[in-house]
Amino acid sequence: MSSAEAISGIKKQEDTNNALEQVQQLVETYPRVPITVDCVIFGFDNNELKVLLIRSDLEMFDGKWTLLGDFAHDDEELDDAAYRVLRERTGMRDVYLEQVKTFSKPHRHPGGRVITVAYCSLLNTEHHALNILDNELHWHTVKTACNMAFDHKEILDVCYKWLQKRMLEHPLGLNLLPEKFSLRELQNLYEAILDIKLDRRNFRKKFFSMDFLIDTGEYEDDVHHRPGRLYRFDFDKYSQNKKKWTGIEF
Amino acid sequence: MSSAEAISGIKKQEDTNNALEQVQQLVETYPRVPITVDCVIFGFDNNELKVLLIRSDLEMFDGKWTLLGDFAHDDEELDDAAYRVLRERTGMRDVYLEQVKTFSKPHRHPGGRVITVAYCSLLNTEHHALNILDNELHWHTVKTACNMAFDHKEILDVCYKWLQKRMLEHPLGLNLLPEKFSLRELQNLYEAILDIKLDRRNFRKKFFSMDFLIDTGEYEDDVHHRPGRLYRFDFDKYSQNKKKWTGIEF
DNA sequence: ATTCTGTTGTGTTACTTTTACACTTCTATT
DNA sequence: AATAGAAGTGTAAAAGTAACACAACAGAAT
Repeated sequence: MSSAEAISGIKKQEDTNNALEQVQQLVETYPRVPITVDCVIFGFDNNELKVLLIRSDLEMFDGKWTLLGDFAHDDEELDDAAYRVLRERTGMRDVYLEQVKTFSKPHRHPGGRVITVAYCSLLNTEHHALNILDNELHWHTVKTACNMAFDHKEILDVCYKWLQKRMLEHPLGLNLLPEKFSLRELQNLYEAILDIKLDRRNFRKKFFSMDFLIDTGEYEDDVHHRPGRLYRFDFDKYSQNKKKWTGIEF
Repeated sequence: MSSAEAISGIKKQEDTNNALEQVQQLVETYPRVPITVDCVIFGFDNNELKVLLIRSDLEMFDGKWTLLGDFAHDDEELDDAAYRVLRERTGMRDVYLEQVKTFSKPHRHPGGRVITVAYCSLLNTEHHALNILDNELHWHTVKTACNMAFDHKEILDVCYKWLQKRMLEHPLGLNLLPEKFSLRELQNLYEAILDIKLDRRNFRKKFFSMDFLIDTGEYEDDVHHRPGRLYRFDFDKYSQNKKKWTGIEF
């Protein structure tokens, strides 16, 4: 390396350092806000859609219910924070989790400005025993959820609508059922979440024609009538063949 | 009021104050993060989808393009911040604006941790002259957008996908056209944004059957061939009759 | 074992929606 | 007057959706 090149190298390094300092100083001037994540964890049990709630810790919200939330740690991506909350509260990993919306009304938190990012998760209540029952953690029927702290009712409503819509486009609901399920269970799930009645034959036809159900050859055995066949969902086949959206309809 | 009631009232007030202090102290302990909004402002011109970009101010991103962004003010709801950015940059109010997604990778901003919330806006390039041309504000073709600062390319990509999907469910695209438009312009818009070819007859049939187009009786006059009829979109009728989603398809 | 009850499992028809496709009308240009 | 280029229109085949009834089966009660 020539000395001219070396000098030029040093110059460049200095420029980079200066540029970095400039950006860092700029960011210093930004107002800072506490960020939390709130997890709306849906489950399905007894033919009803449920959501995990706990009692608020805060005196101010005495007796009210809240979603599972926590502030985001330094240098923690919000997706990771949501997974962490889920893990800390339910002991579960590898469940479906998706960012839904950010809520930022200036006075949504009485303790000062706090912005929260809502995440949705869906899990099978049977497979996910609630190990940590602090704060009366429990599955609450979504339809009757009320008396909630902060703007958590609004967040729940938005997430519920989100779920209803996504259910029609993606087989999210299957995360709410056991690995093996009967078509009746599947239909109950759709009827409960979408809050509509569906024709049984057309429902079956629809799902069979999509060709993502694998017949396990097994039958229900915990039921007091003719047992239905049990199916698994073929997630691999689904991810290869999922429908591309082309039609304009509004 | 009895003195017992008065005392009880004072007691309650004290409790409330204590409770409030408790919450405020709690929020004090949360880590704080700078929040910005970034606006992805789409326009349509010359049969191409465009997006508003400016040159980065930062030495570090010399020559790179960025979305229109700004940090959120204290006690400013993020929706309002996005509208403010839009107003400050384009002088426009009353345009469509929607929150899309929050981006929070810890090192997405070189100056330290910054979380950003992306908003999408669609506007008609003809009706929205760019008054403020600082930082080389200009309409950039979406397809060729690259060399962007921060994670703005990723944000743009996410918003573009979001737009493509929403276009099929809601008449968002009409915010990109003049108030009166021909069916050819409308089809060009859909073809450009969705990046597909559509059958002209079926496209017309589809839109006429939806019955949201109002025939103005006028014709194009800036065109070197047989002029097409001009239509307006009936937003009122649309908002009353918009399709409810029921079918399961994935 | 017989009967009763409730659920599973299946097929057809009418209707609606989507797709594919070609020719005439109209305006501006030459 | 001829030409070029886009507007405007209809139909038939195919696919998908919606409505609807009855036999097979398992468990429970008798």
